[in-house]
Amino acid sequence: MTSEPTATDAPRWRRRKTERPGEILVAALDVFAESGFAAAKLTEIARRAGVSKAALYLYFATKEDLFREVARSLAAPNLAVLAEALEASQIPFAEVAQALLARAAALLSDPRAISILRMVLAESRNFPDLARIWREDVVEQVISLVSRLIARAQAKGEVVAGDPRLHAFTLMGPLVMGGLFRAVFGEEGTNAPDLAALATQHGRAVLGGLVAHPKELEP
Amino acid sequence: MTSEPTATDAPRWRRRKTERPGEILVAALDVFAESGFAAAKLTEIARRAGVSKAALYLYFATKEDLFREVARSLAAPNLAVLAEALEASQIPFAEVAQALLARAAALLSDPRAISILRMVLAESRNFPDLARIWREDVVEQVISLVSRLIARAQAKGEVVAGDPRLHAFTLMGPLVMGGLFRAVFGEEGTNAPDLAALATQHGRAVLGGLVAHPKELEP
Amino acid sequence: MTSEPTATDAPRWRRRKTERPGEILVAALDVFAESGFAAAKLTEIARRAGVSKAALYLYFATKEDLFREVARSLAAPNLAVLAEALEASQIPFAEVAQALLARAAALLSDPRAISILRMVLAESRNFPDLARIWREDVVEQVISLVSRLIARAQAKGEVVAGDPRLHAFTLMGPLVMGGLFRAVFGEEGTNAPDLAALATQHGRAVLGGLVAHPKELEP
Amino acid sequence: MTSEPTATDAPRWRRRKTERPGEILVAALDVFAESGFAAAKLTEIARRAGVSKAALYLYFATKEDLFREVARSLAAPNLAVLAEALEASQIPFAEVAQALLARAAALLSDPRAISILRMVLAESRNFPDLARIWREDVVEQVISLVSRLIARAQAKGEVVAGDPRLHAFTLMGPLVMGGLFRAVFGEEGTNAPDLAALATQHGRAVLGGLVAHPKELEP
DNA sequence: AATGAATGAGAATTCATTCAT
DNA sequence: GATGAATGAATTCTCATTCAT
Repeated sequence: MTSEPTATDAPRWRRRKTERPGEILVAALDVFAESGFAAAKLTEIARRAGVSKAALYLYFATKEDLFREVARSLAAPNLAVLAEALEASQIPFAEVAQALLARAAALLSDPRAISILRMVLAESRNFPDLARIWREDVVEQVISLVSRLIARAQAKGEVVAGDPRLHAFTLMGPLVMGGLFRAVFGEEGTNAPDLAALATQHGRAVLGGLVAHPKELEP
Repeated sequence: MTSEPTATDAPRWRRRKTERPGEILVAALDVFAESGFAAAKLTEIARRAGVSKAALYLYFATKEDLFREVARSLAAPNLAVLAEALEASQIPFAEVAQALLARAAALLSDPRAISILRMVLAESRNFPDLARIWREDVVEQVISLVSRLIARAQAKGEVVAGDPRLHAFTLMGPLVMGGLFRAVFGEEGTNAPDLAALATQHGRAVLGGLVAHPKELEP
Repeated sequence: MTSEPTATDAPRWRRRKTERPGEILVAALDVFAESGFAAAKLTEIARRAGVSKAALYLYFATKEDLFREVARSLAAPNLAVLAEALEASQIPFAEVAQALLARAAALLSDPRAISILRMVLAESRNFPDLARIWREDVVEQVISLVSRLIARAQAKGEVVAGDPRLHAFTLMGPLVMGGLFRAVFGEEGTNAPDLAALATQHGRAVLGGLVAHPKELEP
Repeated sequence: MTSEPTATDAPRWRRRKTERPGEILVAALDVFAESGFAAAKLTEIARRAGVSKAALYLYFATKEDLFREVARSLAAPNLAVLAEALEASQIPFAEVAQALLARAAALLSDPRAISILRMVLAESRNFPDLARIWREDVVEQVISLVSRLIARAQAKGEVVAGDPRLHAFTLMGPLVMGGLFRAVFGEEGTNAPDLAALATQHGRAVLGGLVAHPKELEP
């Protein structure tokens, strides 16, 4: 009677008034990103969201829950579309790779994204389920998308042999490292890499190889 | 039988002036690495170090201080020696790079190292001075070492043109990303990359380039 | 019989926004007066105020702050009115003095007042700002009021020459000493002076002089 | 064998080395006087006495004990001699009184004395036995000495009628008040009375009376 | 739905006191 | 006798959480 399992069975998070939860999530993201989970204070989140502390509990059962929702709301950057588009196209791998790197650079240049990244890294041990969600919904999506593109390129003879998944690390790792550097150490006065430049140079280098080919050197 | 008052009456504690600080640091590292700064409890650290909570204060003024010391004690992995050795040698860059990658893979395979890494990432915003120390003493050391090696190789015509510092990201990034993946998502059932394999394949791929050269493909 | 769930279910607490701070101050005064600042326990204050320890922090930021408020709330015995009245009146000084002494005796007979006095004396070194407030708002007010009355009386030829401020000590000192005696040593079995009697006798003696005048002795 | 009950049966405080206890008492006095009992730290006392904290426990069983000894060591300002001298002499009361006041002024001008006074006042509630000792050994001695002198003077017709004990308050109170003022509020920038001046003026005023006698006014 | 007021369960920190040497 | 090292018992303060309105 009560259970009609198919349809609206316990939405992942309840929307009472429709506006509020969103505002709270935004405020919470800010605070969590700034201070980490433990150091974040509900008082501060409530203040920034312009509601009372008690109001938070109308939408989220506990601080952990709120954190979970925040992190969850940020995952799932719908890659399906991008994936299809890229996989369908006949563009040569070198161009696809460059595009991917540029996009990654753009994404990682958003300070917000970086904070989230740091936040997830930081709390992964304390919130294993969150780590799982992020792995499955974000990281795995990206890695496997890139892997599939590489595998397809290998099939066409465009890319050297090797585990496509490891190749994905080869392709994306440098930008991840660059983004982290900026996230952790800041961007001013720290010799932080410029992500756009990194994307460009890395693209060229990784595609052609770091080792100089004599032929290329002697024009 | 139970009471043998003379012999091993198990003194409540023993003087360990010299050993204590080290033991505490070790225990603290464990706990901080497991839970992060805020969630770590002094009680737990004391318990693992086998001392009373108050004893911690004999050696470290505050919890923050203890954390700082832990993090500081882990920095400074004296790279000077390695640097000299590598810079003096006449080994071709390709080999040097492979060695570096293998070494990095080994280092990042130590779960301990990984935990520390996570810890530093997590608390970098709350402990800016720590972030600075780590950047200067560890990260910068590594990056600049690798950069110098690359620059030297470029001078010898072994490596393609480009900012050597960005090339360093190209070289080391994938392993960093792999290490982080394992640190954050765990190593079992997560499709985590095998770091040794990653080092090997990435080395080959990045040196020669991902893009297959027609000549090589048609033997 | 025991359970009558409907009626007085005794809610765990009730909102008392306006009354609370005052109640806490009263409880705190009691405890501080009994034990001094350091020995006073917040737990005890909370218990007597009928609130939780945490509730104290809703109204006062720290223990010191609470203490400060207590002491401050006791200062400012608005003397302005009294001062005006006395200064305007044409009553002969002898009568004014007797009135002042009687009033002081009454005030100092309140055990509460005495406790406060002791408390302020005790903590003056640790709370210099409090000492200042008390000096300015209470002690100085009284002394200067009395001084002005004396000066005026001197102008009218009613009081002998001399620094009016020192004369104020001559006039009020004995009662202060008496009050302190009672505050410090208690009132029972200590040979403590009766303040009313002291006021009366001191008034007579100090006005006419302790030394017996031959004329007065030989009627 | 070990017990020779007759002679030195448990001295009030043990003198192990003869020097030490005294040095400790001096240091302790300083610290207690500065901070009050509760806020005084044994570490600080030990530091100033130039011994280890543990050493304190060789001479005094607890912090309270130490405090007691300090306070006790300061009591008993042997007044017996002074008393006899004054009571035997045939000096007129007016002169005796002036001498007493001058002496009191001198005594109360010693900052040390003042600190002790404050200390005793402050802790009288927490150390009732101490309060008793001080009352009996110091305060009562002084008051009763002065009372006896007054009584004797009354018998000789030198002092007006009235309870001699209350007269003692009249005589000594102003200086006590002055001393306290300085003790509590400090001596600089507080309008604190000069004790010597106060002693002189008060002496003259209290002996002859504050009220101006017409005869004296018309020369 | 919303909130101000209240709380309980800890947390770090302090310090008098006690061992073992 | 003396002390450095250690501790246990507090105590203040914080903060997520929950009532009563």
